[in-house]
Amino acid sequence: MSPRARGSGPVPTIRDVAKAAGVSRGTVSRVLNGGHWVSPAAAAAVEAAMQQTGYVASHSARSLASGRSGAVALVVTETQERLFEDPTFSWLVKELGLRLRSHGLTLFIALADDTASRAGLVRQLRGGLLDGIVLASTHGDDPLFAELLAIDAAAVVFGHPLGRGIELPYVTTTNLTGAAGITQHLMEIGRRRIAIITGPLDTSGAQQRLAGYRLALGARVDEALFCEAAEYSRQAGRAAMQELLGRQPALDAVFAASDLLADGAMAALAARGLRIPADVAVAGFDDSMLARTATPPLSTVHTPRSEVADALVRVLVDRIEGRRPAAVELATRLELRESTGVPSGPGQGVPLSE
Amino acid sequence: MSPRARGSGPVPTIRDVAKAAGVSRGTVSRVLNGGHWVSPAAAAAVEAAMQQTGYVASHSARSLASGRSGAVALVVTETQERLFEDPTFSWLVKELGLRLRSHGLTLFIALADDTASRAGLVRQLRGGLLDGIVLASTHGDDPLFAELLAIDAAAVVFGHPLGRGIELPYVTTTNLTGAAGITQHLMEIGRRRIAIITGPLDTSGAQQRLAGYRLALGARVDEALFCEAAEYSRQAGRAAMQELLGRQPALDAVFAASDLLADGAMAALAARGLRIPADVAVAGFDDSMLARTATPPLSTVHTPRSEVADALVRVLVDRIEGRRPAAVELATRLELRESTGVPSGPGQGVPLSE
DNA sequence: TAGGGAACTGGGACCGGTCACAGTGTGCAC
DNA sequence: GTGCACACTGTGACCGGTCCCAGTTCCCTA
Repeated sequence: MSPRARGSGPVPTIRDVAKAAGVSRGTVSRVLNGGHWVSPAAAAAVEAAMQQTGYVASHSARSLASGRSGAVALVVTETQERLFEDPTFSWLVKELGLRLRSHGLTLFIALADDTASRAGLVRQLRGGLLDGIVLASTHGDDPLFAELLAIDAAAVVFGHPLGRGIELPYVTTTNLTGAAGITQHLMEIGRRRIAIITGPLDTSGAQQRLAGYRLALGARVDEALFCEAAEYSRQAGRAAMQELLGRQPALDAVFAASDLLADGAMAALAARGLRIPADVAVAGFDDSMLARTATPPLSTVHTPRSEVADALVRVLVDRIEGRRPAAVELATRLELRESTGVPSGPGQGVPLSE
Repeated sequence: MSPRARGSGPVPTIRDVAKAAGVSRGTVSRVLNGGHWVSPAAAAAVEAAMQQTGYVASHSARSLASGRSGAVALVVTETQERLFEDPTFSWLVKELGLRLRSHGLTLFIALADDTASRAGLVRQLRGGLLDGIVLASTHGDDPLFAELLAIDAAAVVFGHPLGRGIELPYVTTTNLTGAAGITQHLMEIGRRRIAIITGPLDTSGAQQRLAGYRLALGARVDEALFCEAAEYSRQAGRAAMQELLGRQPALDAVFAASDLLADGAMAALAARGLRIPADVAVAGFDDSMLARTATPPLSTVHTPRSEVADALVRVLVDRIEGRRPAAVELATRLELRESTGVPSGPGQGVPLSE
């Protein structure tokens, strides 16, 4: 039995609406798709008939005829644990969902953390269940990249992809500049032993943030002050901070490659009885909600969320409609707060240009 | 241009495969759907032809003809912040995804935190984009319940629904018994001033856990030891604990209605310099990952995740196939750890029956 | 050897839309 | 008064599958 056929009798089709309105299927279809070249009288009759019959267009029929499904997925190529801890996904889902809806697209979230689900994703793209996908949090040269390229799928990558992924359009932020800027800031407030907690170095975001840190420090880089977190999680940040404190108890600042890592680091510092920022200044990256609610509020690199979402949607829609948009890089800026000794205010932050 | 038509030329259809294999469309369709009543020779020819042409069935065509889409959504009727902090969703996504795939169903996650997205959901169900939905974290008498009932949608609720939702099939756990059990345990280890941090009381889970606590304490309930958290979040747990400590500094135990709330409560206790469990014993609910990694490990009420996922999928599939399954209630059990003074071990916990 | 059922195959109808095209009617310019 | 552009409408083909039914083959049994 068809799910559509359950419940209150047979489901009305476009023919029923046409009959009730006294027009043809074509006219109903035109009303459905914007109402161009339809007389006001006919449009009104159709609207009334749709109301009266409780008509809802069949998704599959429309999709079959038009070649569009109207559904896109935010694909997380990562275990669900990561998904559910990282605040990045939180705003991404919200902002993308909102914008896509205004394009008549529905956003779903799909996990692709194993081979079976990746294969399923490719099948859904090829089979037309999904019109396109946004890839978030890719690692290294993900084999999914090659598959997506092979079928010329409408895909956009959030963040600078590595390996073959670079051939897909992507939207990223000035990670290197931002990291250099905040490291510079730590130097300017007089810190001398500035440690770094990087994200997993098989992501280009983590690589670039590390490069920015190195760039700012120049010859003053000390390998004892470097620690790679296993993943972007609070837990990993705490562990990394403990590791760093064990190696160099006299460090006076730490730059964590994400606010979540910084939050974990702050927990480790607090557990040792170290004061922030008096003993150790802490800086993060992303300017997520977390940075504002942390105690003390976290100095961080602001990423332009709204612009990122705009760009992702624009690029994705371009791809779905057959165009070939270029990759986008958006500027970050410093957002200084109390964790580096700057009193929190409603300030606009310091813009960073390339 | 159809998304399916982009890239490597025209997309092969079932007719192309049939021609290449030298059989009819019907035979190819039969192979596609399990291969019953197909000769081994024909099946092999079709398989080869599919391989050779790179055939992938059109989702919409199949869906239109069969009346099934093969897609279901986990619907979160809540803001995305909640989704991304609560570990409950984490395992739910994982376990449901796995089980649904073996039924040939794809799981997506959909947020329904505003009117527009709820309306969209109903349209997707009626339009056949989705075959069914799992509702998680519903509050009060959600208006979505009535809409789903009106269209007789294949929906299953995770947790005991309130209001009209009760007419939908649901899968829940013995919240009341579990809460009573863990409160009883706190009494048995000699605690006299046992506080509670409840979840938002417009959810039946929170109501039942509070009722269990009241049941166990009987006449000894002290309203000064009661505090409702605004939401199931670490932050809210911390705030509630601070509130409780302000009202009754001499409290010697706290039962939080979820592990996440308990985690926040532990942070607040630690910030006050109170020892766990020496000064204050802490108990949670859910037995999420968090309970194991907390310091100290958290005594909690174990919910049978695997059985819950099994039941949700069974009920949902029943509904999709037109049956009318009954609601399910699964038993919880105590999982005692160091936060109530019990040394952590690999023990099986204490089963709780109704 | 005829009859009958099981295993397998092909083809037409159908799912419910969209789209291109062929009208129809009206008003305005020449 | 004819021509023509413009606004609108109806119709049939088509999207790519599934499903049902009729037909064929083959084997087994009476």
